[in-house]
Amino acid sequence: MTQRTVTMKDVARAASVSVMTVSRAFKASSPVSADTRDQILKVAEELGYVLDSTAANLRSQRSDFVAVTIPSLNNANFADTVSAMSDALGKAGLQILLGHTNYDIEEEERLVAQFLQRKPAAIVVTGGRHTERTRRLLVNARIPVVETWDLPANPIGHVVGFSNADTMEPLVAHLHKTGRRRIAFIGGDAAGDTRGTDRRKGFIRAMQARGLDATRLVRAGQVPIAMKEGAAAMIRLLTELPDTDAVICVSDLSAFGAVSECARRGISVPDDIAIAGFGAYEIAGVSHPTLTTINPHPRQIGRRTADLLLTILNGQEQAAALRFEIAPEFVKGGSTARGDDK
Amino acid sequence: MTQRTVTMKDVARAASVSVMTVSRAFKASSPVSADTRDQILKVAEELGYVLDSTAANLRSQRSDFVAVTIPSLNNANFADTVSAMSDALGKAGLQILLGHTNYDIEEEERLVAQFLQRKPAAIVVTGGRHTERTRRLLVNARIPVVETWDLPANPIGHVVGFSNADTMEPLVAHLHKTGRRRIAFIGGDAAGDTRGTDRRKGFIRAMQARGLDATRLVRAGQVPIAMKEGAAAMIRLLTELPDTDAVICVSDLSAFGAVSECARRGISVPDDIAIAGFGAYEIAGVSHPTLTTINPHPRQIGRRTADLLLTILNGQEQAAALRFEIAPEFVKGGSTARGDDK
DNA sequence: GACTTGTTTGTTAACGATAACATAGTTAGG
DNA sequence: CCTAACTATGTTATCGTTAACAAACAAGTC
Repeated sequence: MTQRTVTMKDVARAASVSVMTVSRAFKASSPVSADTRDQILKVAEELGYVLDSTAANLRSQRSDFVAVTIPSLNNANFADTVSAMSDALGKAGLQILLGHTNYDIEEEERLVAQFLQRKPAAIVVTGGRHTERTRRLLVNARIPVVETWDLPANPIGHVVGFSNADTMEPLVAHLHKTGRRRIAFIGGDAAGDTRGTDRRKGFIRAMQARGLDATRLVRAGQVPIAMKEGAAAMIRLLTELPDTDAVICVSDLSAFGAVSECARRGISVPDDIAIAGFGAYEIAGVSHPTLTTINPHPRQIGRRTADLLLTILNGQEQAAALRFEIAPEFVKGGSTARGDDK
Repeated sequence: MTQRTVTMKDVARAASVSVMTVSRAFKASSPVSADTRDQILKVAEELGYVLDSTAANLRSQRSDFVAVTIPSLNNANFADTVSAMSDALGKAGLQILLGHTNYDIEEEERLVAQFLQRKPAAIVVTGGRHTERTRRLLVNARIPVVETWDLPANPIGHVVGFSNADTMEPLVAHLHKTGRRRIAFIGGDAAGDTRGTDRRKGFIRAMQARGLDATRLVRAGQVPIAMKEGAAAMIRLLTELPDTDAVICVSDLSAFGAVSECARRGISVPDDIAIAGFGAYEIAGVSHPTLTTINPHPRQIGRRTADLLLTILNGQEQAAALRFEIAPEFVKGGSTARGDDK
């Protein structure tokens, strides 16, 4: 028994047609008579034939995948974006080539370089900060490029995102309106996490705009800042700045860690201290109290990106760079409530 | 300005060498003089040349990616497995082609069929339940196949996993030893979640082995069973079987939902009721109380799978089907503590 | 110096599919 | 009935790279 792979040639011979007819039989829109097609597909199935898309892509000079890089696989928000993108692109027969950068733009560069060798139909990256070489590679590739989860000042191509800094405004406004004045921020200092850093900047801006002290900034360590880091940061905050009456955390995960720590110490949230997060993670709605947070609508980002790409890839002309702003949503939870508003 | 893509031919001409020499210059282990290689790489960089791995793969009849299917992207455990696998395979120059099945074996079949068209070097699937066609496709592909997160009775190829049913034994033993007798199980009824179903079966077995009533089974609805479903199931349990003194949940997420619900109702965990989960998710260590759970070591599964594949792919002969059992670890948390053991 | 061995480069063909063009047969219109 | 228009299939060339073989040259051995 030979191990040689079955090719179209084998199918063609077995079905007594030309290779080209076999090729057509596998492509839905091609002109082949129904009888011939049925016969070919039957023979192919019997022989265990599997189309080689490598060869198909090479010859047709087009590929059916879209490269996507995200900072981390282990983040429900990015996973949601990819998942939504995958669902929409999958329906159009496109496959996602996914890679994670660990929040490292050097790693991103390596990934992008590797992905471009596959000649993807388009490429989607997270954020607007990249190495010079990454930018050059992306521009030279002459394929649609989308930056997501951010609104870069100097975009490479298309953009589907939101301003991370601006999302802090409604949070600070809400806390201010409910009488909080000594508001701290946890996180946003991790190397590589530009979106977290942007949120911290947005916090400072929103505080200063109200004449409030914006120096209660607590470091939360290395990315990814998770629940435990939030708890640890909360301990430091309670020790160093015990009169703090509200905290905004860089994400719901650290916010939940902070809430847990308070529970452990008998500090009441929100009576003694208000805590808000970011991301509208699952935990935000189940935590006790529920978390005040911002929902950046990750699935919508993925969906919009996919739609954008499908439009461009199906269209003839290379459209001008498009920019879609996704509106993040303020979500009021119990963790910042006041009085009978709880 | 022409849009034509730059090929090796262009680089060869510009560097005054043959195409083959350019090809060699890009492959680290090939015999090219240092001078020539430097010159070629410099010219290539100037021209913005990007190697076309589609053509390379076609000609060399080998590819550098590994196809992987998981039930859901949005599950930290599977994400960990993929992440660990990706890290290990990436170092060897292999890329992961990732797809999610939404816990649907028909969807898995579609994905596998699509993936095989790319001629991956190997394929990794989650679990041991597949459609007949999926099995046939995988066998015919004549590439290494690994089933993970399970110990299938009738494996297709290699296996890196553990017995989901057996993980319930230490949990039940622990609860029994600490005096719990009326133990319930939440979840494990979702269509497609074979691992959850196996855990429920394991629970029943472990209960019956001790002569305990194994009929306190609470449905938790559709997959993925998340925190909210756990809370909802807990409400039903407290209503229908109020004398229950312990609950094992199909995962930590539902367990946390159950714990939250108890907190909301002023029911003390673990004093009034003990709650255990599965998965050693991040929440298990931060929840208050911390959750008693089982750590299936997802990263280890990924790591072991990657090592296995690298050994096989580098080795000459097609090794016999290998089977690696990963030992899940019992993790004692506060949610099942008794007395001063807390 | 002839011979072996190793290093570096080149030539040719092929991987498996599809684009582009060509051709036989079929239907429709006047 | 003849031509135009369409349908179904075939032929040829090619996508960009690397395997396999070949050859030129340098270095070491006796």
